[in-house]
Amino acid sequence: MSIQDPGAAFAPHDHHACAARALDEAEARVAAEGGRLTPVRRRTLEILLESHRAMGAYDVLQRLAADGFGHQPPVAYRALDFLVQHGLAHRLQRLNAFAACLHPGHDHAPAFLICRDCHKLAELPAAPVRDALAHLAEQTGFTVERATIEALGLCPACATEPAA
Amino acid sequence: MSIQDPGAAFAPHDHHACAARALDEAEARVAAEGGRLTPVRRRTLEILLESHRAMGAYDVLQRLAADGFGHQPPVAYRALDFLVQHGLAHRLQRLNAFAACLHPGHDHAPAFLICRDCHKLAELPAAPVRDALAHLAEQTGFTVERATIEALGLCPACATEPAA
DNA sequence: TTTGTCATGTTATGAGATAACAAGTCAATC
DNA sequence: GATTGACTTGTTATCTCATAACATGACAAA
Repeated sequence: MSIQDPGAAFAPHDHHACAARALDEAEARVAAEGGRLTPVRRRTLEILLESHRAMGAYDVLQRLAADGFGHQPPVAYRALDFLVQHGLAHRLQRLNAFAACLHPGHDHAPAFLICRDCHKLAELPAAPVRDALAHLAEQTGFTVERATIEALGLCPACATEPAA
Repeated sequence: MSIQDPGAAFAPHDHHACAARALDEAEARVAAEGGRLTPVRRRTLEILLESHRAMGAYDVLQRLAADGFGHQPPVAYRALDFLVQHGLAHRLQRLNAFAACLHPGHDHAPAFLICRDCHKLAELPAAPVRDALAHLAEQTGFTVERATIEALGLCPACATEPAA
């Protein structure tokens, strides 16, 4: 499955070969960056690759424990963090927060700009962004029901007052 | 602050008037939909409007408790859920999950398509989507550092087998 | 062989979210 | 005006997700 071929994103494919290729690449990348793909880390990556799904850390932990690794949460979180740091896995974003809607009725699927410094938030009409996303998804046969578009960064005020 | 004017998203503005307008609109909307903007709910919306920030449910709860409302998490969650249901507030997305990166090195800021049925996940190059987002953010003076683009929906397989 | 660094494992706890139940409010109806 | 039923609010208890702090172990460099 190539990234140049969105149409194949959900298509059946040679899972084993796909995972094997990813593990090979992983070895190379980690080594090149001076890291060590230890047994827990390697197994963690295998588990993620096997499922081709988004998995919770506690699901991963359960699998690791069954394979004789540690049973405590940090075991999974550390391995996962390592993989994310080395670009081998993604952490699907969370924010656990609420904000008042400033434009009720205008656009019920906005994009958010969240300042990482002062936590202020702007709500923008996201139609062009959603169109671009819908166009991508269309090529995979995926039906988008809800989409989250959240940007983290610096608002103008915090950008000019770094020590605020 | 109008939604037609992204340049004003982070600009200083009349906060009080802004919140008052939103509360008025809220009353109207809720009534029109046959709901009741009770004291807790109204106060919750005020709290969100006051800060113009993304707040955690427990922050909101603390404020509510200080105002004489209940001290337990469901008090805040219920009021917040009500506001979200009526389009008066947004919940900033969470997923709490990890997934193997299928294209290490190719594109480190992909968009995700997540099937809500089988949890399978596709990773797409998000450049066009990010460009659209960057263009929007630019008009507000906001500097995007990281952006989360996650779509939830149905993959082709689950769309054709609803009972799977 | 010593020393420092990094990895793994543990216990304990913090933070976010919800299920399940009890009691109160209030308008519509009899 | 009493009764009913829908909805709201509050509670307790529990669940899931995440991390701090500490002890031990592996391993390479000096």
